[in-house]
Amino acid sequence: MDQPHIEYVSGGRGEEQETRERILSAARQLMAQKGYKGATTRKISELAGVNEVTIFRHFKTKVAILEELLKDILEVREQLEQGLQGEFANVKEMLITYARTYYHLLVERKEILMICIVEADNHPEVVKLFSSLPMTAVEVLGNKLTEFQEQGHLPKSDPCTAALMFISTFFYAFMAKYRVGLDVPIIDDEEQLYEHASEILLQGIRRV
Amino acid sequence: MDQPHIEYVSGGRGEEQETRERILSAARQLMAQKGYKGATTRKISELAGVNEVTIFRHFKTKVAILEELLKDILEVREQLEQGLQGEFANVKEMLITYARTYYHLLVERKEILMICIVEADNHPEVVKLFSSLPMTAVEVLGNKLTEFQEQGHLPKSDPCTAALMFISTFFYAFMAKYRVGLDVPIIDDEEQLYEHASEILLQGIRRV
DNA sequence: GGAAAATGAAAGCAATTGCTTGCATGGCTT
DNA sequence: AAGCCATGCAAGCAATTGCTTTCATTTTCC
Repeated sequence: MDQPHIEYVSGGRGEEQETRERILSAARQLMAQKGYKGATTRKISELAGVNEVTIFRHFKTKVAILEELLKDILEVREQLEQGLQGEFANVKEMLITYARTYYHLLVERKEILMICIVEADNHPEVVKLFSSLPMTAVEVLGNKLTEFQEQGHLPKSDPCTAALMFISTFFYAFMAKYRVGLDVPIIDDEEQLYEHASEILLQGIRRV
Repeated sequence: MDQPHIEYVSGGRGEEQETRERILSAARQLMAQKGYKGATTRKISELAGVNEVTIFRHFKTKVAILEELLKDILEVREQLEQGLQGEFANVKEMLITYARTYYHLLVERKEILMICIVEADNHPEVVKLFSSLPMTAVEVLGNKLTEFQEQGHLPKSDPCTAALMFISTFFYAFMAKYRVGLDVPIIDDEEQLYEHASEILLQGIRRV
């Protein structure tokens, strides 16, 4: 009895993905697009390929679905710090790595982030969760920059604004691409953006 | 007959603000907070201090209210370019001025911007309007930077990423403050942020 | 094979919501 | 004084929506 009935094909239908997961996935997609109110349980059930009543067998209320979805944001800080674990050849390498980590983190959670942005005012839990995110990223980078300064790899200065500018760049790119649906080359070529932004943050545009 | 019945006190009540304006204002506020769907006509009427039926006497449908509100975004480009009209002592002054213009522009329209962000997926007109905004700001600044380069005040380089970073910073600050409700000193002291960000964009953090 | 678990199908209910209709009221203009 | 105009008030309607109940069916586990 080490492994009680985990892994079975969802009841009565020959599909692989668990019903519960399909519901969550559909809800995530719809809420991100249409907002919490716009994602009606009928629409969710349709997209999930499930009867509406099945939703309420898995989740007590509609809010419970939202709460379940929000759990994805919690371990952001650890992931960001983890991405900065190793040794770096120089500051620029560190910046590029951090940019990549952060941007991927945003893209991976794009639906939930959109839900947060859209529902920020309607659900207090969402605000609380979400508000921690933007500044966490700035903080973690700020700490790393300070570390580099103390090791003599960077001149001493207030790293806050620098971190803010760097993080902002990728958040903006993220929003432009995934929320507004903008399709501009400067944002589309991610690797180049990491590189250019790191260069500018270090050298400024006075010395190219 | 030069001036037909403009200026009268709103029908039957001793208040200054026109009914129509009060409705628009209430709708703007609610839609920004709760989204289009969350801003019910009942709530709008309450906040406006007006009977619900009055709303439909002024606007044919609820969507018509939204469309009216969106008109505020149209003249953004002109305003941005206008803020860059005069002569500047140096590049840094130009950047600070542009940052101030852009940030104020965002704050002045914060409700409508929130509506756009929240409703981007539900209303095609909104997407169209809104999608033009972020890159307009980047473009205008990019052009100005190119101009400075051609005048020999800046070394030649691709100004796109620089402009993107600069604009991003203030958009992020704007979102953090007005959407998420964050209250951090680095964002709260606007003038200092303009100054620091301009400095970093020009010199980088390698030479402070 | 048989019980239990999971799902589907149909119906519906109470609350909400965008919007309408009909009528009364009070101020403004002439 | 008279008529117009903007508004308030009460009622309501059709559609939507979150959620429930009942019953039949299929799948999984032992």
